[in-house]
Amino acid sequence: MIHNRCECGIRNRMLILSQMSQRLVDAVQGFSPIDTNKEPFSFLNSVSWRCQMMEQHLHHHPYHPLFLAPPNEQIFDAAIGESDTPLSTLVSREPAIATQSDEQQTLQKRRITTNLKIDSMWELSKSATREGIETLYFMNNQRKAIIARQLKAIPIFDLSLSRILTELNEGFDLTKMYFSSAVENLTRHGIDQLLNLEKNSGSNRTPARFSKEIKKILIDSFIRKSPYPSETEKERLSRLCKLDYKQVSVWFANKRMRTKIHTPTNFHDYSTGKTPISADSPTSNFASEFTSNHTSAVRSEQGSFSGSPFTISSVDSEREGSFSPDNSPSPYLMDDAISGVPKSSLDTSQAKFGHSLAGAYPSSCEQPLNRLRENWAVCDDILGSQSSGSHAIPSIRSSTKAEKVTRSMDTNSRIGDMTNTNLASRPATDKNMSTICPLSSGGCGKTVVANQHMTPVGKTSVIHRPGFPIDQDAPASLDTYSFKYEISQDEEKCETTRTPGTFIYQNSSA
DNA sequence: GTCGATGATTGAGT
DNA sequence: ACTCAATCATCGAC
Repeated sequence: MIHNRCECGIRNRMLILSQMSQRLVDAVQGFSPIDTNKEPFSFLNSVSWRCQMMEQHLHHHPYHPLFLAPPNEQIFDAAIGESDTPLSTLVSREPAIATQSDEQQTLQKRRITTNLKIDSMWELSKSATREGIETLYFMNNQRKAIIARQLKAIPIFDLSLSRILTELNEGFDLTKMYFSSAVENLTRHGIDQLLNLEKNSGSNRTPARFSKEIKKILIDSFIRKSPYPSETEKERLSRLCKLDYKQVSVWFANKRMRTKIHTPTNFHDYSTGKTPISADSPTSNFASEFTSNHTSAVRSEQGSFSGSPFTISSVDSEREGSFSPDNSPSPYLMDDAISGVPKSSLDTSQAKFGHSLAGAYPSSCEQPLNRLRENWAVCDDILGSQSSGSHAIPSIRSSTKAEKVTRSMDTNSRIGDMTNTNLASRPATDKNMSTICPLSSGGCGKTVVANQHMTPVGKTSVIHRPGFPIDQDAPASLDTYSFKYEISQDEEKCETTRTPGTFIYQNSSA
């Protein structure tokens, strides 16, 4: 059943990460005591010290689960009755206890205790989910932020992921993993590393071709936003397409290579602030990725607005006010990938997640995650932090429409500070000019700016899709301007749905 | 079997 | 950590 020690270690660690995340989130948001009768804390029953310390910290520091550091080896030994020194004595000295135990003895003890526990963990390990890991990833980032800002504390254990992987081959300490390096240093890369090992273990790693829907999403981002997506964008895409972060990175790298685009030109890199050298000079030919049968689509794409392409349907006939923006050819040829993405693309059956992770996105993860995020504001208040905008909360999975509007406006405001030159140079003196349109959320896209002659009216719903045009050249002669859209992409939920509707702009001077 | 497309890997450079 | 460039490995069409 157990193929190898490393595999078990990874599975167990994943389980722990996913399960503890919920329990810790519950403890954090509700200040509830940790139930030592439930997993994963029941594993610590034999190590009573840790449980006592947890509850003690919990009492004095409501947010303590985010602060806890692990005990050292000596305390662990005492807790399981393998030390001559009374546990109480050691605890009273904590954390200023020097590790005295012999390294080899410690390792051996660790192996023994680990082996005893691995078998019982095996079945449970199947419930490990990416969601759980990422929840913890989020939490850990917040914890680090608090520590850095408020406590200026240094984690007792600060092992690297490579060290952990080494430990996995030698047997690892289940009781230490809670707050050890896998937690301390859990990174996006680390998550994928663990998951990749999980996915690749015991099966062929035949690279599956991505589905058409996934390719559409990726190409859409590639063309509409940037061939050099930011980390945020890659994470969004990885969630949306249910691919690994690395797979998204590889895809973009391959895409750049195979389209012979070696120099960013007609896009703005929001992650780095780098601005393209030229707005309309494709650097090179477009090779095999895009062939002649895509020409019509290219033409259609060129019909969109300069510098801020639509992300709605690419079918021209579906647009009502036929704006014919000028020139600025996109350097990125494209196929029909920008058309609507059916919701079926999000079916787990289409996803590349196989093995035990297939379809493992329990809704139970969402609620504690939301609670944590909501609670985070409270934490900030209590801790006196005013830098809530810098927390980079990855997503809010269930928010009201009003909240989304507020959030999207806030997003736009922030993006507006770092947007491209079109926006930077746009005057904002006139009320009817440079209106930040509340109808769209930004994501990594461009700020939505109403035409200087147009004021958005009508629909007040949120289109979670960037790309509403910065129609600098919109003719003032038009009384109204409208266009249809048919895609609503909710970045919060990483869902894309078809929501037919029409935007109507009315000439405010008419 | 050939060949193109494409996901993934590797190594060097930054 | 990210990118490029080369390359490998696999799949599917023919």
